[in-house]
Amino acid sequence: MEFRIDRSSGLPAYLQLVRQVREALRLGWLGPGDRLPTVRDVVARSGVNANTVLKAYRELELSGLVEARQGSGTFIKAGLGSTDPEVMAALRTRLAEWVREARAAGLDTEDVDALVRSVLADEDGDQVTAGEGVAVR
Amino acid sequence: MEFRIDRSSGLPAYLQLVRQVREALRLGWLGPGDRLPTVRDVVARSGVNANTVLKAYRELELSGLVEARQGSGTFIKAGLGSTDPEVMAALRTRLAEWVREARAAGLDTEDVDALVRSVLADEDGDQVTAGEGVAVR
Amino acid sequence: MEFRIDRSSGLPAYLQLVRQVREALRLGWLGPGDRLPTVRDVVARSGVNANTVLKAYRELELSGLVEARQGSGTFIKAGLGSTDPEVMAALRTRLAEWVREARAAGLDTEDVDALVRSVLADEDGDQVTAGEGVAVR
Amino acid sequence: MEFRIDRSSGLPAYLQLVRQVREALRLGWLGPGDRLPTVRDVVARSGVNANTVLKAYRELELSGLVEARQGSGTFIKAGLGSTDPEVMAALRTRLAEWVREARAAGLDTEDVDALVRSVLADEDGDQVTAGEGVAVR
DNA sequence: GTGGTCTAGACCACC
DNA sequence: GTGGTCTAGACCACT
Repeated sequence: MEFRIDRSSGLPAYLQLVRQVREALRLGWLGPGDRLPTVRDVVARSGVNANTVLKAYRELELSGLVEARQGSGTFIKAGLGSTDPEVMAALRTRLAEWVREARAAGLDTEDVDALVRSVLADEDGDQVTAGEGVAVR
Repeated sequence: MEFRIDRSSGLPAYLQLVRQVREALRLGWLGPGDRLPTVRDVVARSGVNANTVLKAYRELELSGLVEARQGSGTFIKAGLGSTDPEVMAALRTRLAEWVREARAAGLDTEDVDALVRSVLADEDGDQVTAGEGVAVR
Repeated sequence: MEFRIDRSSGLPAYLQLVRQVREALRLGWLGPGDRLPTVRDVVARSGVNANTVLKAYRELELSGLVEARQGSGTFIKAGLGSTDPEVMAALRTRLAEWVREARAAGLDTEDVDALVRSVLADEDGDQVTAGEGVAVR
Repeated sequence: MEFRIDRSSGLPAYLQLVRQVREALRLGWLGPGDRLPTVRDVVARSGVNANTVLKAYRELELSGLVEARQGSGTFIKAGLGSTDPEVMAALRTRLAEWVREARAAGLDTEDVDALVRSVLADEDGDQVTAGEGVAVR
C-alpha cells in the first residue's frame, strides 16, 4: 500500500493516512492479516514525520481496525466494507462510465466532486462523510 | 445559501465554508451579483465564530471569487466555469441513479465516497481534489 | 529580515508586513529558499499579535510568494520580477542624490512623498501602488 | 480638485481623502482661500458615502488646515509646504527623469515605490511617512 | 519550538 | 447593520 499526502488539502496528515487505510479496507484492497507498511517505509516514501505516522497507526489501533505486533509490524485485524467484490467491481465500472461522461461534458475534477457531494447530501438530509453539504433556498 | 459545518470531519471550519461557496458556484446555485449571507448570519446559523467566517470570506476574496463591500455585504464577483445547467441536471440524475444502486447493494456513504475517490484517482493519475488518493501495488 | 510597524499610518499592521516582504523581494533582499522570521520572532520584535503575523504570512502564501512548513518555518517560494542588482544599485544611487537635493531645498519626508506620488500618477494616468493619486483641474 | 479612492489599498477611505488634500497643499496645487469640493460633489464623483467625506473634512478642520463656513463651503486656511514653486518644479522635473530611467530599466510602479521607500528609510533611520521601512541584516 | 485553527470580545470604517 | 482589524489565549499538528 502506498500513501499519498497532500499538504495543501487542509486535512491533517495523520487523518489522511487513517482515511486511506479505511478506504483501502472498504474497497477490499486490504483485508484481515495484511500488513501495513512499516513506519520507516511510510516516512521514506511520503516525507511525513515518523511521529505523524505513529499517530495515525495508533488511531487505527484504537478504533480496532489494526493491531501492532512488537517487532513484526502492524496488521489489519478487521475488515470494513464486506460488500461482495463482484458487486463492488460492477458498481465501480458503472461509476467510471458516468465519470467519463461527465468529463466529456467538460466537468473537471472539482465539478465532479461537487456534484457527488451534492447528490449524497440530497439523500434525505444524510450526512456527507467528508464533512458538509450545501443547500440553497 | 445555508452552510453546514461538520466539526468532526477534521477539515477546518473556514475551509468548509470556502469549499461550500465554491461548490455552489460550480453547481450554478450561486452566480455573479449574488450576495453571500452576512457574517453575522452565518454566525447565528452555524455557530462558528465571526472571525472564522471572516477568514473564509477573505480567502474567497483573495482568490477573486467574491467582493466584500463594507456596509453592504459580500457579493459573488466571478463564476466558476459553469457547465450548461441542463447537462448538469442530466448528469446529476444519472449519478443519483447510480447512488441508489450502490445503496441497494448495501454500500454506506463512506463506501460510496471511497469508490468515487478511487475512480477519480484512477483516471490516469489525476489528483483527487479533496486531497489524497490510494494506490495499492 | 526586520519588520517595522507604524501604528499611526492607518495602514493595517498585517498589510504593512505583507508589503515589507514584497518590497524585500522586489529589492532582492529576499529570494527563493530564504526563511522569513518565525511568527514568534516577529511578535517579540514588533509587538504585534501572533494572529496578525499569521494573517500576513497566510496572505503571502495564498498569493504564492511564500510557503509555510509546519514545524520548520515559512519560506520564500518565488521571486518577484527581480531586476539586475547592479542596475538597481545604480538607480538607487541616483535616487539618493535626488533626495539629498530635495532635502537641501527644504523638503521634508512628506513633501518628498507627495512629489513622488504625484510624478508616478502623472505617467499617463497610471495607478499609484499605494492607493491614491491626486489630480487637480 | 478631484479625489481618487482606491478601495483595495487597505487605507481607510477618509484617510485617503485627508492625505490627498495634504498632498495638494504640499505640492502647491491648493493654497489658502481655495475652496474644497462640496461633500455632495465628492460623493457624486468618488462614490464614497457622505459621512466618510464629512469625517475627512472634520479631521482636516481639527488639524487646522481647513475651515468650514456654514452655507458656503470648506476653505483652505493654512498652507503646508512653503517651498518655492520654481524649486519644486525643478525637483519634479529631475525626479520625472529618474522615473523614466527606472521604467526603461524595466521597473514597474511597485518596484519604483519599493526603491523610494527604501532610500527614504535609509536616511539615517528616518521614518518613512507612509508607514514602514525594511532592513535586512 | 514551528505554523495553524478557533474563540471571545473590543473597536474601527462604511452605508 | 455591514465588513474589518487587532488582541489574548487555548489547543492542535508537525518536525
